[in-house]
Amino acid sequence: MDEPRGTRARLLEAAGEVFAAEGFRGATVRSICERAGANLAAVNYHFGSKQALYRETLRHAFESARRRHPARFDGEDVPEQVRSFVLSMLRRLYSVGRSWQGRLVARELADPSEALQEVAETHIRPLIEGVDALVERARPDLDPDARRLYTFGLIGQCVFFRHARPVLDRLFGPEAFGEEQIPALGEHIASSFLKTLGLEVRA
Amino acid sequence: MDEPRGTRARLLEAAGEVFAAEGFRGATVRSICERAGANLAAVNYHFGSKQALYRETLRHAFESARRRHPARFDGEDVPEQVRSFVLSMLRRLYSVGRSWQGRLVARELADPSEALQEVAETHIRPLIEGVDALVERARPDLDPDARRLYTFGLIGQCVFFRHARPVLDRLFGPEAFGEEQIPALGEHIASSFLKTLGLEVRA
Amino acid sequence: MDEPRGTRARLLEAAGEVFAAEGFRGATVRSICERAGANLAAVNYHFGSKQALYRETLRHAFESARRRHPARFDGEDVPEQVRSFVLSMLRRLYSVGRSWQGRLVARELADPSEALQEVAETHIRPLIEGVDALVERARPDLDPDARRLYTFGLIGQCVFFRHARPVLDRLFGPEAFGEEQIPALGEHIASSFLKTLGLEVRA
Amino acid sequence: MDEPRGTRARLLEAAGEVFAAEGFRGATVRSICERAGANLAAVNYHFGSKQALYRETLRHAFESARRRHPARFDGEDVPEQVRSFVLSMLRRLYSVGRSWQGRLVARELADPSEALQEVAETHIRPLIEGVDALVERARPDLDPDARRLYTFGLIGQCVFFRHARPVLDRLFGPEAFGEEQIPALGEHIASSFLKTLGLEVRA
DNA sequence: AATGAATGAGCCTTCATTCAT
DNA sequence: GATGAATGAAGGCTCATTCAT
Repeated sequence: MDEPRGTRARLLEAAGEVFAAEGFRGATVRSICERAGANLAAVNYHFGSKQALYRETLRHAFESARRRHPARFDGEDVPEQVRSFVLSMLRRLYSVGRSWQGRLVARELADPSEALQEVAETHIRPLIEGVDALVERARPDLDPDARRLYTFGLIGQCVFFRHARPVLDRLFGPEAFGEEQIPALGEHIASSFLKTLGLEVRA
Repeated sequence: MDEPRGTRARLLEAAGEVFAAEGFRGATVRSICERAGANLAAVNYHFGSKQALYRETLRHAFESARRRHPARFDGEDVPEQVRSFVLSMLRRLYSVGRSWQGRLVARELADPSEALQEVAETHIRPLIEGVDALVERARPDLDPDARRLYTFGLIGQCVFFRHARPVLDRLFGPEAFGEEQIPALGEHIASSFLKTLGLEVRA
Repeated sequence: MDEPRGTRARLLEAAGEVFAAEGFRGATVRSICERAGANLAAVNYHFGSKQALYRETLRHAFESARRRHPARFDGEDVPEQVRSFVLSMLRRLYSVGRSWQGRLVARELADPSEALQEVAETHIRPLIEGVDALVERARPDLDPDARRLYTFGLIGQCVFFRHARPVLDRLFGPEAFGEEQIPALGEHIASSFLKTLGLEVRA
Repeated sequence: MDEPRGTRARLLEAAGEVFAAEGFRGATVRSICERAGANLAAVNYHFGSKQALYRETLRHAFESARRRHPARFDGEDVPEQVRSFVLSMLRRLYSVGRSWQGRLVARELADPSEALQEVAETHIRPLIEGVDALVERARPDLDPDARRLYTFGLIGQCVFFRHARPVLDRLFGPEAFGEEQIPALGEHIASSFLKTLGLEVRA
């Protein structure tokens, strides 16, 4: 898993970390190449431009996040599904091991590039539609617009802890809402969401 | 109020717009000065550095956002308070008129600068504590940690629609969650939050 | 004449020499700035780009060549006019003192840039029309097309010694057709041209 | 002759076109190889360096131009010889079919490379000496230096229409002195040259 | 109080060339 | 006989900042 992979793969990995840490503009091709142990010209050789490398990196991040923490929507039990989805989301955005992926996405949202369109269609829309279908199963009475508000209510709460992390760290210290809190956060979000839907009072 | 103000004030206004649109790194001192109708050296003359101008701009943005949409927590009725808070938040982050302020904050969260510490303490902590106190009044039984999860549940949902705007625009069109949806969003968020708290079923 | 002129003027002079010696692509902004004793960023500051500097340099070269060796077409005597024109042309293209101007033009002809259009209209067309008018005075019987062939016959011979210089130097040594030959070349070109026109047999 | 030749031959052909169009510096090894349908490393493999390829290309261009439009100096009649030489020169430099060869030479003259020495000796000197001999046959009275001025008067006029083409195109449109004008240009140049020599008044 | 000229550091990109296969 | 991957050098340009006026 950590053997010397090809230059291209190493660049992709290094780019993810640097882009996440410094942003597209802040990241320098130099630093990416150095971190990847590659020549300065390697980015242009393998990807054509910094921009194109970024695009590829974003795709790669979503792809590998999905592989790592897949969100399945095919179970029977809605409450269980909700819990599973919430945990999967939190881990995806939050988990320390690949935490740069979460930061990368956060940056892309704050400062969308042309790459966002594709990523939104390919990776985010299915997620939204998955939750939407879940809500529909729990509350077939809601019209699509109302349903969607519930959907975003759920997703919004998950995303918040990634999004607001910089502030939370500064106000409450980095431990207060760290990775080890994921189970607690997940339980709270899931159960309050279910309550909102009128599905259950206590897990 | 709209007479030809001093160079300093014009710079602050121009910087807000440019920083919001392009980010700290993307914004150039040149473009800010041009927009402000000031000399290229004016930024360094009045603020010392681009960094310092940014800090000042961020403060300025929060200050004027608070003046414009103050969040009051001194009313009697908790449900009414929650509704008022949610609307105030959404307008603050969302309203088109000064929408660059929302973008500016979004950027700062995605890419925190040293200025965030101060802003978090001065402007965000009071907000969190206000909501926290509100939750305490509604549910004195909760311990502080649990209370905070509710607090963030509320804030998270408000912030989401600003945060995810780029994706929502791309997936559902810019109208779907535009400014005119604020009342509807606010009502949903507030009422589902109250339900979560066990406070009411119907406003 | 050699006091420390402004940076802009020094850049223009240095650029002329370097562009003439190395061509547009071969010339580096670095070397131009060094030769001008200016900072590396000076070119972009004063001219906006290497391209724009080149354009300005070309204009400057023609302008100062014209100032230095003006071609007057207002005399009475056609043969004298022809001689005067030929010498002025040869000196303009050939004279060692500012010889880089000749090289610069030669390069521009071999590899025209967008700047050529303007230079052709502003500086070359008047020259052609001047000679054309001269020919017309000598031979009113010719139709415009035929007249023009004579015009180009004259100009072509002048230009040749600049154009072919690299070959002539290599085949016959740099002295054979050097600057000190200008009077002899001029006399030959002028008198054979006049003979062609049927104007005189011997000056 | 048009079957899929070897890589080397294809490179030579492609290089001619690209060097003519873009100049030595402007041409990239990449574009040459692409046009030749060869690998990026093919140039270095077959020729050792871009420089060496250029040298070879220049030789090739002169060789094939000479093969295509040979200049013969062995006829009896001087006027006829002059006419034939002029037309051959004009076609060589001018003809659209292989027009890149003319451009290539023009560039080499404006920006001589080390390859010019050899080309000048091998291909240009014989030309000059041929015309020189022609002039000598017509005017045995002239001393060598004077003779040479006539020689260059002739060659200069031929070369001019290639050399000044960019300006002529811009000032009079691309049709005014296009390929179809070669006979007219040739006749004018030849007959006025003969007149200069005192040989004839009317062909 | 304000500015025009100038600067130094750094960035992305291009390109000819090399080398193992 | 030929190639795909990789590299080192260099180039044009941008930008925040400085400084004399």
